[in-house]
Amino acid sequence: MSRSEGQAREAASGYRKGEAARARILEAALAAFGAGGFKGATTRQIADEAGVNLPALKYYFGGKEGLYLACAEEIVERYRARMVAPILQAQAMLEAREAPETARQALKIVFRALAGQMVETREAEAWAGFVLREIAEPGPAFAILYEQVWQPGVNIVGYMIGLAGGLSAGAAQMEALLMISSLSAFGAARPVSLKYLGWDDVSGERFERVMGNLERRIDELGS
Amino acid sequence: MSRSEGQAREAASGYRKGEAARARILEAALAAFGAGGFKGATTRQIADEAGVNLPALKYYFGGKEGLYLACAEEIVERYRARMVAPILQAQAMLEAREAPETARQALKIVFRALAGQMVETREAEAWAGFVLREIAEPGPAFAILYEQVWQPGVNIVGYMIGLAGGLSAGAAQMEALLMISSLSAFGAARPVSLKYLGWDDVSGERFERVMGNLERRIDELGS
DNA sequence: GCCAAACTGTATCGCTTGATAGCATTTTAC
DNA sequence: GTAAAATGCTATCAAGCGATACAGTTTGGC
Repeated sequence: MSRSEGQAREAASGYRKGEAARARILEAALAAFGAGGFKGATTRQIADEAGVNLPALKYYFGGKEGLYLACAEEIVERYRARMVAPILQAQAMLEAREAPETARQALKIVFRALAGQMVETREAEAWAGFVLREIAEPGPAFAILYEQVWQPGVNIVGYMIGLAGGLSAGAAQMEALLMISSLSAFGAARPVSLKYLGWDDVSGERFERVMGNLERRIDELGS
Repeated sequence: MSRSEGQAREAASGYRKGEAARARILEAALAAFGAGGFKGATTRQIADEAGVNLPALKYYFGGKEGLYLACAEEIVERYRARMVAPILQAQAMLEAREAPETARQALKIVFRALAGQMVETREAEAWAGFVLREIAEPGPAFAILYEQVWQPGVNIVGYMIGLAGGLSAGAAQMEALLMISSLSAFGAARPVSLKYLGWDDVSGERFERVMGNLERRIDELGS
């Protein structure tokens, strides 16, 4: 082991060259794991797609499993980057006024961000595939995704649904699970939904149609 | 090729011995493919689980891919067996009286059956895994599942939602997609939801809590 | 310039996979 | 009973897999 272990290489001040390669590998791995799952993706295919050779994967991530875990962490980071601002905004609104109407407005903000993450972006396809496979058959990345993405997401949505009124705490939790899962229509089940609707993507006006249905359901929470 | 091609062996009048082996293989394959996807499942593991030897898979199904397609057809058949009666009942109700209230009652019947299929049974875990993997990344079985399960299911639910009132045809379709997808909370995403709720299954009283939320949303369709 | 560390490339190992060849055994028809 | 078809098993192949030994090349600090 004359060279570094290659694993925890973050704060290296110099030698910036490899960061690009590392990023390309991660991008290719996200797409490959998302499409085929852990066993379905091959290291050769990922290396090829990233334009590097096979030992580079070991060099940068220690191996296939390390690369897989790095993908999970990358997903968490991208989720955070997109959700932090809307969630802070929603929390600020609720601190100012805890009325049901405020809760519904806050819910719409959070759900718009959530739906954007799961539905709108093209990278979302890989994202959804990765998360869903890991969730359906818990593996090494399950804990990361559950604790960093799913649990806090359901928590905050359930809390807001409770504030919106009309439901007990338990029913609000259940409602949060069901509402968030309904987004999988355009997440994991996107190919089916697109084919059914005759769409080829979920861009601007179409995204608004999805959001329109979600917002109507949020409004109905007050009844 | 001194023996038969082994593929289309359906109407053979005699030689009933192998049917049991065939069924065991199919059962093991459903579980294996559902858990790990096409590449994740190995033929050895399936043969082992079914208590047969490796060449038996080729003998009965022609190979791994043939076995995979046979699984898709088996799923369609089980889906049909469970859904035919409730759908006929719902249609009969709607032929008698096309009132919004009737449509909501019919929807509850259909959704109870749908939820039972996706949520309640233990085999549903493999079922959900298989369908969802195939849907997320369309493969050879996509057409079968789409045309025989997804499309007719969304169609009938969307039709009933339209009758329930308050929504345009397009919005009703969208609502059908979102409502059916919300069941994935206890289908594909079951491990997450169970962990979040602290449940270990979705049996009687818990199943009713899920249905309670779904039925409340169906009732709200009338507003 | 020069050395060490960071990066890249070639070649190959050991293993598992799906498939199948070839033979033994069981079942059915007559 | 007996022949033929159906079914089951052992052994093995070729291909693809993840991993890595090892050497070469680039980069940055001094």
